[in-house]
Amino acid sequence: MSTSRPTINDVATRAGVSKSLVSLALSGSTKVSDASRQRIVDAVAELGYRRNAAARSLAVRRSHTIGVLILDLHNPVFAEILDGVQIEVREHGFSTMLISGGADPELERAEIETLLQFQVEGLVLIAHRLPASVLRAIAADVPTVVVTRDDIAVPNMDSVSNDDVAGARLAVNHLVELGHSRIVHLDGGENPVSHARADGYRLAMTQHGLSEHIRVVPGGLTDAKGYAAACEALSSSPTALFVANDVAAIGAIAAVENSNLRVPEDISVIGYDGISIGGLRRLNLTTIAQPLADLGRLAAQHMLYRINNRTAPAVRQHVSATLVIRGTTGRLKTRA
Amino acid sequence: MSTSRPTINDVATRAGVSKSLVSLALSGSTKVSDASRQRIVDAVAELGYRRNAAARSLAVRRSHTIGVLILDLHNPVFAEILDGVQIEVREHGFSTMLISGGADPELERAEIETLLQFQVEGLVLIAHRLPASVLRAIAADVPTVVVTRDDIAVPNMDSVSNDDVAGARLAVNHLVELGHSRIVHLDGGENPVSHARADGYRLAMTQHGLSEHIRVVPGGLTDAKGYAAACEALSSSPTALFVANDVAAIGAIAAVENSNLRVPEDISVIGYDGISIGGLRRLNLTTIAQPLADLGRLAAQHMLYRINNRTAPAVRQHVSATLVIRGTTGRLKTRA
DNA sequence: CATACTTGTTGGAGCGTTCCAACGAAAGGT
DNA sequence: ACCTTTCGTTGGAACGCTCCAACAAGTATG
Repeated sequence: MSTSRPTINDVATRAGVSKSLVSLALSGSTKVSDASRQRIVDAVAELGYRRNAAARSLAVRRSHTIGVLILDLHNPVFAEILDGVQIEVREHGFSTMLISGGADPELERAEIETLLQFQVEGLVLIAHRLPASVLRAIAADVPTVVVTRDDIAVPNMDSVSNDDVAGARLAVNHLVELGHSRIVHLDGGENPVSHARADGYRLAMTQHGLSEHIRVVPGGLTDAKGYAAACEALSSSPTALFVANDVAAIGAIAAVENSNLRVPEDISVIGYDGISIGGLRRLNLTTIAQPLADLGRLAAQHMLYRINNRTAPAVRQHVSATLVIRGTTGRLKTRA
Repeated sequence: MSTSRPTINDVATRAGVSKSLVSLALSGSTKVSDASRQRIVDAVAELGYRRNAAARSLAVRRSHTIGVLILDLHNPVFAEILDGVQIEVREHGFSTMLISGGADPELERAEIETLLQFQVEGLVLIAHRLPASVLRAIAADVPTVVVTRDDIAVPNMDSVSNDDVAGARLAVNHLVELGHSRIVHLDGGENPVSHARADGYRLAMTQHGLSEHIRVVPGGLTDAKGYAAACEALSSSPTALFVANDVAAIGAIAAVENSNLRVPEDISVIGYDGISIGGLRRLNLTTIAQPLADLGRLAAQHMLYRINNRTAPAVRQHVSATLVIRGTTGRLKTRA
């Protein structure tokens, strides 16, 4: 008794009532007399009693917890999405259990398994690298929603993402309006999101009658890859670069400046994502901003809805990204 | 049966053994015959059985989960510390339950309460804003370790932090070696960490015989505050700025450049923390880097040790930060 | 050949909750 | 006076698991 935690029984004896009444009082039932309630509250305080969530979840067969898998905590994009998720689920009385994928996709699966053992009532996957088969199995088990990807259609699984094709077109439109036509795209490598952005670029270029200027340089989603891709792109003397994401765009700017060209005077650069550091004065990056927190909030909403409607048809929601004009794009100067 | 999850009993009947044997097999006991084990493994697969962590934790009275409170997920410093924590605890078979503080310190407390209800076996507080009294109560209840702060001494509570005074001296030493003497410190506002860094600055300046050049400009830990503080600092035409953290340093650089001065040619700037974005080529920030992942790993180690040694004396560990020289500091040029 | 130990297995108790059926007491209706 | 409600309260079963004592059946020991 002295060493281990007090239980509901200890509270009951101390308050001179039954454990059932304590349980009732704890869950805020109205059918408890004021006198009893007061005695219970006192006993709780005196003993430092705390409900055991494991026992509770066993008894009610609900964990009031949702699991969140986040691909990479370092990527500020994901942190901001997570924010939205947390706010939304908290409002509905849920806790979150968070795991971050790390390098190994196989580990990602194991971690999800842990989450499921904890009987999470829903799963939010903020990006992921799971094959369709695994996704299908998971979604069949527990309400699941995927954020930032919508390439794998699974019954009973919702997705929330921005429309990357439309976003890319926004970027190209902006550059065209500034007078650019030699617009090169530094792509983000082999992943569905990057493919969609590249497609949007090609589409927009074609629509503006610039199809002969279409040039996609293979890149990646990191600073270093953006730098390398930009170095290569410069060979065809573009006047503007549309880069697959913000981090790579920052790398690209460094490459441009290293070649003694100025941004945006000589070359305009626009990124994609809208990560908060893009707003740092030193970077001041023009970008296509995803409404990150909204993405998270919406995802959580879908999941919460699905908890009560397990068989609801799959929702694939797209939210639109917006152009954020900062300092790295400018009007084309006719080179003398 | 059809709708709800299979239990250990379902597996037992299916495999034609007792639930006890299933339990044994699941926990990898050697006292299970190969024949039985195989049947159990098959039954598990066929039924899609998954251990119920809540029931398990209730029975063994251990949750194998540790709670992590992270002040602010957006701050890359904390994300990197978290990484270290995760790696370490995972190796020891623990899961983590993560909560992020958000704006309201009161909410922080409530979230910790949730964590405790889940019977977490330990708590890692990655920065926090809790008063000593609360800290004391928590640490008395559950093994707790604080990262990046060591200003509040509580029995049975460990802390791991970098020595901010020493780190600040490293920064000043570096600048002095480059020939600077008009070194201004942009501080980080009213918090223990920033105070320590300012103290270190003053100490080092004095030791170099530069006490008459000591100047501390009130700032903060954000881009905007760094910018503002730098603007003010420029009035005394310094040759170098030592800024309280990296994010503010990036803001300071923007301010310097806006005044048509170049970094590092006209003014050197050094930050503190070693966040990964400081390494972006476009920023290329010289800084005092805390070994962030190590901080997390060590914290987890102390906590894991304390789980088995509840009354171990409090450890207050300091790890040393290191100077990372990049492109924002340079040798003083004697202005012509 | 009895005794002891080993190996594989089992039922039951217990972990801390919630929830249900059931209760006595007080109150209301006729 | 009786029956019916309502109110506050209660014990016990259940949730899914682990662990302990116990037990057959086989193996080794003296």
